[in-house]
Amino acid sequence: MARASRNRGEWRPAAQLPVARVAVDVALAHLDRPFDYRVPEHLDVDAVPGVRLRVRFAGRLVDGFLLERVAESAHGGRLAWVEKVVSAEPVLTGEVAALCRAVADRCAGVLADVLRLAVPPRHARVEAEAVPDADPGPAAPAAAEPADTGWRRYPRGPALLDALAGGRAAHAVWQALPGEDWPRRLAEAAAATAGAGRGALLVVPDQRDLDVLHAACVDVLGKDAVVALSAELGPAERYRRWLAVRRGRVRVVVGTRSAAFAPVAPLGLLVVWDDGDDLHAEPRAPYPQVRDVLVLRAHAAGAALLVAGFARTAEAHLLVESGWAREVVAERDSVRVAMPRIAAIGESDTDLVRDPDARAARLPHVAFEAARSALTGGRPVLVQVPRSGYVPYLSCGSCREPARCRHCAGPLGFVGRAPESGGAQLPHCRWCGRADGGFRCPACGSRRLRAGVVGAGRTAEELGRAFPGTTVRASGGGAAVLPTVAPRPELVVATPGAEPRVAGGYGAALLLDGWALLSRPDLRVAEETLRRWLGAVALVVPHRDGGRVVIMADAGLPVVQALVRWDPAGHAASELAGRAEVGFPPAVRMAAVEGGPTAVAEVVDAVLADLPDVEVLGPVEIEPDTATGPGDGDVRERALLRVPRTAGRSLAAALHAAQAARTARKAADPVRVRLDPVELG
DNA sequence: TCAATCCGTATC
DNA sequence: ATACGGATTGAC
Repeated sequence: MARASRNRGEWRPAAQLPVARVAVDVALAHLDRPFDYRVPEHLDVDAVPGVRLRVRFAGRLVDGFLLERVAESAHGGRLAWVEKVVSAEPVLTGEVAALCRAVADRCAGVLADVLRLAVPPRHARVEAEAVPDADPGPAAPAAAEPADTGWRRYPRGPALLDALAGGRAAHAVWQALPGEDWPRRLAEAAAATAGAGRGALLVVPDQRDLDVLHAACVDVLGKDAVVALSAELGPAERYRRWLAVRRGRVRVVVGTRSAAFAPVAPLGLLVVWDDGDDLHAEPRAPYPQVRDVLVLRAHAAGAALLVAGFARTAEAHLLVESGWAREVVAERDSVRVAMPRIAAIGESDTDLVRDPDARAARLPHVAFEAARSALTGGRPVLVQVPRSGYVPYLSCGSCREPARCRHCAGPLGFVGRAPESGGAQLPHCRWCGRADGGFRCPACGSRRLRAGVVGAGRTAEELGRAFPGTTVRASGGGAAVLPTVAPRPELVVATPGAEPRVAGGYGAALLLDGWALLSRPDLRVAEETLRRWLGAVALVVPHRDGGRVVIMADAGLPVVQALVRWDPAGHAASELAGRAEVGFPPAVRMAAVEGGPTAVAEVVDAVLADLPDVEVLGPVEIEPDTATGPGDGDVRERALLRVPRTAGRSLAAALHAAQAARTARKAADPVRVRLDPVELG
């Protein structure tokens, strides 16, 4: 390599492909495109696609990634020099660069933001480390013979594994049976992929799931064939493992959210487990969701995709309904055999006659019985309670159906202060902002409203009194999350998502306060509640082994029916139909535009000028953004923009253009744009 | 008529 | 941030 001249005036351009196309690390919409720089001779060798570099941009030195080397630039003006190649490690592969661009386009965001999510910060010492030559071996340890695996319990399971073993890009939506050893199944799928000489990338919501999945993969594939990526690692270890993937030393990657961008190559299989979990939604701009990222990635890279879980989201169901993915589900008979017995107890049930011993614990007799018999049988009992601290909500004062706006089906609430002073305030829709004084429950016709709060704090204490002499453990909801508990006759009180695993399974589960879960002001409540219930029920032993579940919710509710019949697919179908009816994602494409009133109006107007057919809901006042600093009592608003799914790309493009117009003239107050937002407060 | 200065805009 | 181009101003 030529030496750098001390004198920049003597720098000469590289002989071959002297122009570098660079993605600069500047998160402004109007600068969201590559910029061309001249590669000096002395950087010719290191300046390969994917390396980090430093360039002068608008007078400042900024970081960037080299996207490609080309012969000439279309830029009219003079090109500046590439100042420095930060390291010769090509960290941004072409496939990941294209993925990041696609994600930015889909989310109406900028490439620089997505690149920050995708490529971990450099750690120079780790990069320089000599790597112990742990050769990954020829292909994979020929582990799982597809026919021998638990995938046989699903009629299309073996075909799926065959496709993976044959290197074909199958797209599947899998609903695991109750009690399924899903980490093992996913490890088998990864092994089949590795056997075809391809890589697999499996993404789970949290560290607990990651630990069990990693263990299963190590068991099936061997310790050196799989690596776990998560935010919990320190920067050095995180970069070390990530580099091992980039350098092709490991081809099976398990990880949490940001691992969706891991540079696995050649890419054979992408998996997202429990895609309804909000942890799969990135909280940083441009707010991509793991499932969406993997769908884009599978599409572009020609990889297989598996969207998996006990539950099925409306989004996953849409993949099935549109014909893009095949469903992998068990026959009814297999489901029946695998399930515990489930009883639903509504508050109106006459069965609510409470056991004297259980009164303090809000336990109907049936629940008390189920728990006692499991304990007698020597197994632990899982008690699922809602997390505390849900936002106040309004529901029907008589049947407790969530109160919804008659215009857009958004949740009704009181704007600003709580209605402690009485009936002076009118409920308003929290999405479209319309006041609704004439509430009438569509389910039961009542005109009464009630405000609810969920409290779950004392449940463990109360249960202790109801079952004297029995140990009560708590997991989540203030207490530390327990990854596992011993298979002993104890009560385990857990919030959704914090249920400890137990060898052999729980003897019973009690799902408390179902009505409270179902009253949350969110269009996804039914789906989310079912997802939590299925997750708990899946941990209980089958009926034939005495497994029982008692759920405190009205058996007449469709979502309770879906649980009792273990029918996540059917529920997802009606969920999707319901979203089509009220016009919400994924049946339509929607964008939430949030910020100061004038800023929001500007963006909305710009989009409307571009796409006159966009439907606008609101704007409506929302809670001040806690992220942008405390104290400033600025008013924040949110407008929702809605288009048919086919217009999703144009909507995102119009939003990007509207943002570009604002950033170009340095508009002060930022506008937050989220596509198909999961949460609408 | 030309240079100094201001302002808006692009940023390679 | 800074650099540039075009418009504007003021002195000769």
